[in-house]
Parts: sequence; C-alpha cells; structure tokens
Amino acid sequence: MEAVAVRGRPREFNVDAALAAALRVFWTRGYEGASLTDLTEAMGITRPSLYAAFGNKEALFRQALDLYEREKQAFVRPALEQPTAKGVAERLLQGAIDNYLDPDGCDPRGCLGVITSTACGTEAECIRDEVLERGRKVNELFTQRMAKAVADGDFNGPVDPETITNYLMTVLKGMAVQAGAGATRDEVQRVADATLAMWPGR
Amino acid sequence: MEAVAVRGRPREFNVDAALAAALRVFWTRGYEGASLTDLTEAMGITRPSLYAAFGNKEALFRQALDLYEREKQAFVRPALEQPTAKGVAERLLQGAIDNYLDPDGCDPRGCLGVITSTACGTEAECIRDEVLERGRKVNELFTQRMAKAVADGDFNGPVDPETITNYLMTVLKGMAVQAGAGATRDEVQRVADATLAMWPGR
DNA sequence: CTGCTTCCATATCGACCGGTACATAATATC
DNA sequence: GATATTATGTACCGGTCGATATGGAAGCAG
Repeated sequence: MEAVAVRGRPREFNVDAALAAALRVFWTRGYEGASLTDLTEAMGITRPSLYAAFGNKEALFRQALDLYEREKQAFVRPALEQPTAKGVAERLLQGAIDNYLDPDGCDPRGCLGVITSTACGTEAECIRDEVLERGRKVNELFTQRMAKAVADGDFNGPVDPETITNYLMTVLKGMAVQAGAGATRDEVQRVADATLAMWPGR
Repeated sequence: MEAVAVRGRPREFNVDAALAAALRVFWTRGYEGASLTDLTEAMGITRPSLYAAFGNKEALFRQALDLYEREKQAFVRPALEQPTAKGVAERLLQGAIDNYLDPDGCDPRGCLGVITSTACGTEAECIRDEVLERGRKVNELFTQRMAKAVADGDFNGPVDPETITNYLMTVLKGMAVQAGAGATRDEVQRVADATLAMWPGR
C-alpha cells in the first residue's frame, strides 16, 4: 500500500516506531506535559523531522491517539459482543486492567484518554474536546448494548441502560486514576472482581 | 490569633479571599495548567505581592490544597462516623457529588486531588506525590472503618476491607473524572444511587 | 518633621515553550 | 555526470514560563 514516490533523500527513521514512542510520552505526561524535547528525544529524531513527518504537536497527538485506540483499546469492541451484560462488563474490566497496568510492564500506567481529558491549561482545550467526543461515542455504543441486555432480561431488577453504562464507565475511569496513582495490578484486579461480584444480573 | 505586628504599609488585599481565588484557578486548570498570570489576575494582585504573601507557586498550591480539604472536603471525616458501612458509603458519595458538582454552580467541576494526581509534566512531580500521600492517608482511615464494619457484620458475604475501600475510592475518582468531563449532576447522582443499590450489605 | 518598615508597580531575568529558516547531505530522475 | 527533490542538523524565532531586582508609595514610631 505504501508504493510511495521515493524521490529525494530517504527517511532515516521508522515512522511507526517513532509514533509508538510518541504515544508512550503522551501516555505518561499528558498532552501539555509532553514537550517537544521530551518527544523528539524519545522518538530519536529532530524537531524538523517531526514536523515534516507528523505536521505539528497536535497532529502528532491525534495520530498517537488513533494508534492508542487501534492497538491498546482493541478490547472495547469485542466486549460488546459478549452474550450477557455481565459478560460485557467482565471483558471490559479485564481489558482495561491490561490496558492500564500492562502485565509486561512496558506501557505506561493509566489511561491516555483519562489523562488527556482531565483538565489542564487552555492550550489543550481542543484536544480535550476531541478526546471527550470519542468517549461519548463509546458511551453510546455501550448504552445501546445495555438496552439490549435489559430487553434480554440480563438484569435482576429494573435497570436503566444509561445509568448502568455510566456506572461501568465510572468504575473504569476510577480504575485508570488508581492505576496512574500507583495502585498495584492485584489491587485493581480485586476492585474489578468486586464490581463483577456485585453486578446486578447475568 | 492574627495580632500581627502592623509596622509598615498595610496590605491592600485580603489574603483569604486571594487564596480562595487561587484555589478556584488550580481546581479548574490543575497545578501546571495554572500560570502565574492566571493566578494573579484571578486573585487581583501582582506577582511580587503573591510571592510576598504566599512564598511561591508551590507554596501557594499547598495552602490552596489545605483550604480545599478543610472547606470543600469536610464531608469526609463525618462520613466515617456513620453506623454502617453502607451509611459511610452513602455519605461519602453524596458529599463527593456536592464537591464535584456544586449545586450553586460556583465551584469548578471535578476533584482537585484527581486533577492534580493525574499525570502531567515533570515539574509537578513533588506536588503530585504530596497529593497522593494525602490520598493514601484517607484510604487508610476508610480501610480501618471497613474492617470494623466487617466485624460488625455489615456485609452480606465475605468482604475484604481493603478491597471494598479501594472499590469505593475507585467509584469516587471515576465520578470526579465524569464530572470534570461534563457529566450532569443527575447522571452522577444516578451512578451513586446505583452504587448504593448494589452495595453488598447494610 | 525624620527614620524605618512594609507593600505595590514596573520592568525585567534566564529558561523553556512550540515552531522554523537555512544550509547541507542523500537519493531519484534525466 | 547534472538537476530536482526530500531529509537532516544547527541554530534560532517570538512568546510565555516562574521568579525577582528595583524604586517609589504608604503607613508606623520617634
């Protein structure tokens, strides 16, 4: 697919590897906390190379965000396909734990989306809005899935699809904060287990 | 208590009011996101006055954090004195909603602690550690309270005091993220209600 | 009044921010 | 070979960051 016209001097670095390195920096420090110096050092390239390859800091962040959703949050969509609401929740919680507390210890802790959407200076407002918008779309997907679960009789009592979705998202985001604040994987795992143990249905 | 030696020119601004204004800025923008220009404009004083009265940005933040805990999170300690674990949780969740989504609409949304502890640049690391340490102390208090609740037979099944505390803190922090991300008070209230409805005991 | 102390306002400091101009190096096409 | 095109490295732009030096204004005690 990349039958690029290779006129001119060829690039000396791997764009995908550089983007992955940039993602790690954003994931660790947030959008505003990640300086161009941090980024270029981690990516192993110079400033002009970064601007030539990615546009600017904001465009680089958006591409890193795409990569994050594509590779690190791939668990979200399959979770929707579980047969019961509790199954959906279980897959989501487990995927989040792997995302927030990488068992290999390679990835940063916490959630890029939560880190970015948590308020910082005015500069990043448009970035923040983009992240919030993406979150809203995920929320919609799960609300629809929970509505189906209500119809399927997955819940013991009366349950509002929006509320149970918001509850689930709240626990997820709380886990992200805890993970970022230094909680161990076992601690977060027990929180997820407890959440499932209290789950009001199947 | 303030029998200050009033030699020299008297101060032209109210220190408490200025600190309250600074708190609102930190609460809205986070530690790093709040620039000295933001702060001095909101406080209505000049930079040298700020440094003379509060030391530096970090010292100002610590004093704002003290004010925050003293006035905005006063609900935490009384919650511990509720007779049952569910009562403790209820008071904590309700107090958090009032804290994160001020009914009068005067205070900023979300939680200063969560905003600050969520990663940003390297400059704020020592501030972050301080906030995390304060959070750890609160966590200990609630773990002890939940251990008593276990002994009191407040829970239906076997429950680990640490885990139920971590679960509660996770929901609280998730609510703070949701509130900061634009959730309405009703939405967050329903999440809290749902949490209590699933609570495994009295 | 004269000292003395403290506060306020202006005008900066050096460091770092995101972003670029410019010259040079490396490849393809002709 | 010559030339066009692209990438790289250096050095720098204006702007903002947190923090201050400095000089004058405003109050006290004597």
